[in-house]
Amino acid sequence: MSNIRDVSKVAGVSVATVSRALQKPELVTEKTRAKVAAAVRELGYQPNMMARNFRRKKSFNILVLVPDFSNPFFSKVIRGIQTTARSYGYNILLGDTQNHEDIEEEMASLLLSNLADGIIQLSARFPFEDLNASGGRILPIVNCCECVETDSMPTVSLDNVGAARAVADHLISLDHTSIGIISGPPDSPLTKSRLSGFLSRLDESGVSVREDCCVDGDYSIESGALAMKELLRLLTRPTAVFCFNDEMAYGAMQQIKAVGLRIPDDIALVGFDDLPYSRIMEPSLTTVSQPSEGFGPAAVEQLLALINGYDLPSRHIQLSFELK
Amino acid sequence: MSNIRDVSKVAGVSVATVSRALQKPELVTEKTRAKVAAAVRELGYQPNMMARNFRRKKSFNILVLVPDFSNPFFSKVIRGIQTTARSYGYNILLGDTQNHEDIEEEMASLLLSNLADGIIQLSARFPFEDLNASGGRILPIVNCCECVETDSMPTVSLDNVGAARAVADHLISLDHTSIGIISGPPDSPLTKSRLSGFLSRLDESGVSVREDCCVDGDYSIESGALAMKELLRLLTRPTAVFCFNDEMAYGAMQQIKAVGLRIPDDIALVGFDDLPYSRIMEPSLTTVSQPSEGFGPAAVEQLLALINGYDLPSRHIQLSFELK
DNA sequence: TTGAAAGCGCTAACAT
DNA sequence: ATGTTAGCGCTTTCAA
Repeated sequence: MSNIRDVSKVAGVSVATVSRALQKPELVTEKTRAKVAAAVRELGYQPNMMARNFRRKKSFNILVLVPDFSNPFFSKVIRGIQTTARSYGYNILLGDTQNHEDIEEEMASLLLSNLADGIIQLSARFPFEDLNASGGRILPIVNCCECVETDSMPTVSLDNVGAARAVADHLISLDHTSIGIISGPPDSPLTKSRLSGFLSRLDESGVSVREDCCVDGDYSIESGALAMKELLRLLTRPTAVFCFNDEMAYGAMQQIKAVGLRIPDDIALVGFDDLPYSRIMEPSLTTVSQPSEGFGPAAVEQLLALINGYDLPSRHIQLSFELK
Repeated sequence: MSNIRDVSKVAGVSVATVSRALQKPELVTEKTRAKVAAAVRELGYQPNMMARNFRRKKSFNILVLVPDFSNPFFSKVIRGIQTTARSYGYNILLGDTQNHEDIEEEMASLLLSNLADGIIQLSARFPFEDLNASGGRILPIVNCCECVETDSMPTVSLDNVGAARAVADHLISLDHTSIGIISGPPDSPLTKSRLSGFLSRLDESGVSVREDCCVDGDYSIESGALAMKELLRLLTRPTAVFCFNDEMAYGAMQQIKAVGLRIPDDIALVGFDDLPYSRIMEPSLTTVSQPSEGFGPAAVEQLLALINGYDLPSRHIQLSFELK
């Protein structure tokens, strides 16, 4: 591979001029620019980006930390991140943590070793619990799609409380009074938000949810099926179940059909995420649609502000939902 | 941020020793190693990987080119790639091309500008049509999941012909004689393989597929729906339809139900990929299961052999399928 | 407008 | 076993 020095020789100019002709053409005469361009073409020169980034002390990489990117919702979000990042000249380093804290921390350390300029975290954890305490400096990390209440990083999130309230509204309007919940891990902030929104709205209408009608899942299809099995064993079954995401609703659906009950006549089902598959399911699932294309761009803007040290109007962006 | 020079001063040794203590501890005394370790801890030193990679002339990045990574099959494959890559100390640069050739080429050029050491290409195109002709040197690119017949790069692929033959077998055993196909883009090698396998096996049993029963899709849900609409308009409808992937089968399923026909009684449906959603659909879809976890590791092994210049027993790995 | 030269942080000869 | 030193390819002062 040829380097900038080769080009400078062929073009008969200095390396500095080559660099300028390529980076800041306006600082170079038309004529020199042409000479450089010719040399570049002749040699098939490709600037060594590693050298450039090293010199500039920026990797132009953004690390995306995601618990499970085979979840279609996350992949949509990441696509938005990549598109926006690209438009700013950044590349995406993929960090599927498979929900393992140790993988997450190892990946996150790419930031500290200069391989990434910033992190977009799609799950709730702050990946430097201990480190930040000792480090002191503010790390360029943005939380996206979760509901962390901390002020240690900018966030882009859905109005989860509002969405859960809307689901409650919907079920109340259908006169359901015996309502079940298949929620997420109880310590997840996302789960908490949806739970509190849902319960508070029900409470306002004088509807309460029985303890045994509220089962935890982990947002996977399997956990949804398991949770529904439990609900189906109850003496008085709920007539409607709010699943905290579509995948768990799929699992639930499977179980309901397996025991010969009908949806929504015997049990109404509501999901969350509006995956493309939800419209195909029989019957099609009622679900909360998140603007999955909106998260990525907002998160990237926040992160770049943090990286480049400028201020944005708001550090906490809240997107709105739609009931389908 | 402290650098290696700071550490060397604090530890009272040379920078070379620090480097060695960190990279090749066996070349350094127990005692010096301890001094270095102490200095590292004291300063909170993190080696600058950009500098290291630059010096070593390796990015330790693998670029994954994927037409649409919100397809759950691809995400599974990519997860396998990432896991294996990580075990070799490589990171993954994400290249969702959204099926645009220009994006693909722009991303692929990361290889030429030294930001990636190699490419794993999940679609059929060779991303350097023109460049390689001029360049000459062998580029470290591996094709994964597709069916390119070229010898210009190693491949990891499914036995698509065999799988399609198995599907044909299955339909024949159910006595279907009027069979439809919802295939992929006709110029895609993958499509061609599945088509030829399927048709050849049918032919052997004296079953032929009418021209108008063979409709192209593009592997999306929507295109599956559209294609099925066409098939449903035919005077003599097929009694079984082979969809070249599950997502198109979902679209087809939707249309069949929409006109009040039953699956599989009126029309039997077979898919390809065995997405997790296929078991939940009503009725659950017959589908070809690909060993999605197998692709990634094999592709990474092939690529690293190419990057590091050693030979592997075979440049063309073929994985086998299972009918579900 | 252009060139000379320093230097980013690290690794790897080479010398000791 | 450790130190000295050159240099990876580029950008960016500074000077001309």
